[in-house]
This record gives sequence, structure tokens and C-alpha cells, in this order.
Amino acid sequence: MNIGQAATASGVTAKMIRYYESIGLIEPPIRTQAGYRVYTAEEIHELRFIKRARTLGFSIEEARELLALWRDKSRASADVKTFAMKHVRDLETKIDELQAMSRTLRHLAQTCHGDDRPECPILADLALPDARQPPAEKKRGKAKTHADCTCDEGDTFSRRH
Amino acid sequence: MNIGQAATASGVTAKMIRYYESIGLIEPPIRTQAGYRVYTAEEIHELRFIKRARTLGFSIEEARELLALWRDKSRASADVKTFAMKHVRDLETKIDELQAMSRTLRHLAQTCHGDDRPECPILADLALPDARQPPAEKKRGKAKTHADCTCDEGDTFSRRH
DNA sequence: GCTTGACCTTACCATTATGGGAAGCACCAT
DNA sequence: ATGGTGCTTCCCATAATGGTAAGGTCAAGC
Repeated sequence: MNIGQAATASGVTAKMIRYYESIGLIEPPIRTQAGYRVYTAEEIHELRFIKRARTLGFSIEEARELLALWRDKSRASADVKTFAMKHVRDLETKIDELQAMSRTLRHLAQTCHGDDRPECPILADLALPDARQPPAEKKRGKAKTHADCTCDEGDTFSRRH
Repeated sequence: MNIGQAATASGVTAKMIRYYESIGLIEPPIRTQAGYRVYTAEEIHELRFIKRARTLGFSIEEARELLALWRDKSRASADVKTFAMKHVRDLETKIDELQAMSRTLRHLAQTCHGDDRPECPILADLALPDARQPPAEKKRGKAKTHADCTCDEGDTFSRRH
């Protein structure tokens, strides 16, 4: 079983198999005299495990931990479950974020005529002076230190509400 | 308005502002004699536009197109709407993927006792021989070309369904 | 034996968007 | 003059993957 066949058998590309080896996710397999990597059924199984974990959205580092749990025959299933549920929460956080984006855009698009006139609430929203999104507070005093500034600054910046 | 202030005013870090300039997303601002970048209110506005687009999940390249539409006073709102809805579909595709992952993991976790015993359906699933996920078809014949292969290959590979 | 094509090897580069740091100059207040 | 903060550029790193190039290998056909 050399790498190309390991790839089709596991669903992990040859490129990625070598990569996983390079980062120590999998052990270096034995080699033929010519230097070809040779994989055992066991190793293919491991690759498939990794593939499945990736498909479920686990990062490579998370896959590494899952592999460790898998190999540890004395693990407690509670540990696996905790780990999995943590990931579920991560996924759902991400889902919520994406849904918020989608919802906002959908609303905006709904109010957009979508004809050949230029007026567009979508662009209008994007161009809002400040949609009070991020609570990005910085520790800075008056912030008025620039010297030979040539810019025209009206009250533009006090407008950030 | 030099870069630090432009950053706080727009919500885009100074690092990113320079980056956006380097990739031509924004025009290079004028400079003081000393080489300091100086931003106009207009440019801050533009940065805020970009920031908002990014917050809504548009990629930088998409933000570039939105900026172009914004600047083009003769755009048709239909174009903007189409663009936005395309993005909404992208978002929802992503959401669906994440939800599929979440659902699967949740189901698995549900059947996991989560005690101190090692038996765990989550790991068992990950270790499944082949969960017939990807339709990864490759154009290859018998695929049995290796020479001095030392691996034990039972029927392991014919097992992939 | 020699050629050919498919396969393997390593090494390097690119991607996306962002952060971090170093070295050095600029500005401003004391 | 000195110090602190901010600016400059340049380089590196991240996560996971794909691509390419240059070269060795293997099996098969002539």
C-alpha cells in the first residue's frame, strides 16, 4: 500500500498524508528500499479516522487529541463526550454568527428594489457612519497628537457616537 | 488623521489598513513630510465601509466589488442585490454544512454514556471503516502496482464499500 | 535492454486575513 | 535632551490545502 493507494483508500490526499506525517499527526510509515512510503491497514484506518474527524469540523489539533483518546484504551467516555460537546458549541457559535450575517443581509436585500436605479439600502447600510458594532475600546486619552496634518477634519470624528 | 486614529475611527487595525493599501483595496493616502500616512474623512468612511462588509462576512475581494458598486453612482440596485443574495446563499451553504456536523456529533454524543468506561460511540463512529462520505472518484484501473510492498493487505481495501 | 507513463520523492510557493515583532525614525511633552 | 508613544518598513507565523518542478522508480511493452 503506497501513498497513492493509501490516499484513495482513506480519502486523504497524498499531499495531506505527507503533511500529517510532517507535523507528527501520524507516525512515519516504513519505506521501501527506494524510499516509497508503505502503509499498513492499521495506518489506513488511522487516516480514515482523521478524515472523518476533519469532516466533522474538528481541526487537525483536535483530531490529534481524538486520536490520542482513540488509542488510549482506558479513556473515559466522559472525556470524549465533553470534547465532542465542546466542539458542538464551537460549531453552534459559528452557526449563530453566520446566521446573524445572513439575516442582516437578507433584510437589507428585502428592502432593496433590485431594479436599474442606483438607490440601494444595502450599500446605504454598509456606508453607515457607525453601526455601533464592535466594543473596541482603546486606552487613549484625547487622541489629538498629530502634527502637520493636512486633512480636513470637521466634526467627522466626534460623530462616532 | 494619521493611521492610529484612522484605525480607532474605522474599527480597522493600522496593520490591516496598510495591508488594504498594499493590495490596492484602498488608495495610498497622502503622506506628511515625515512619511506618515494622513487620512481624510472620506477615506475613514471607506474604511468603515470595508469593515462593515467584512463584518457581514464578505471576503476582501467581495468588499472590493462592493466598494466599486458604492463608488459607481450609476450602478443598478439590482446588481447590488444580486451580489448580496449570492453571498447570502454562500453563508447558508456554510451554515448547512456546520449544522450537519453539529447534528451528527450531537446524535453521537447523545448515545455516549459519558461515564468513566471507555466504550464510546463517538470514537466508534470516527473509526468506522468507511462512512461512504465523499464521492471521490479517481480514474485508475486495478491499482495494484506496488513492488516490494511489505504490508499485510488482507481484504482491507476491497472493503471500501 | 530501452523507452514510456504512471507513480513516488523532496522542496518550494501560493492561498486568506490577520497578528506579532524588530529596527529605526518622528513627534511631543517635560 | 530625554523618554514615551506612534509611525515606518520588513519579515515571520498562523491553518489547511493545492500546485509545481526536478528528479528517482517501477512495471510493462517493444
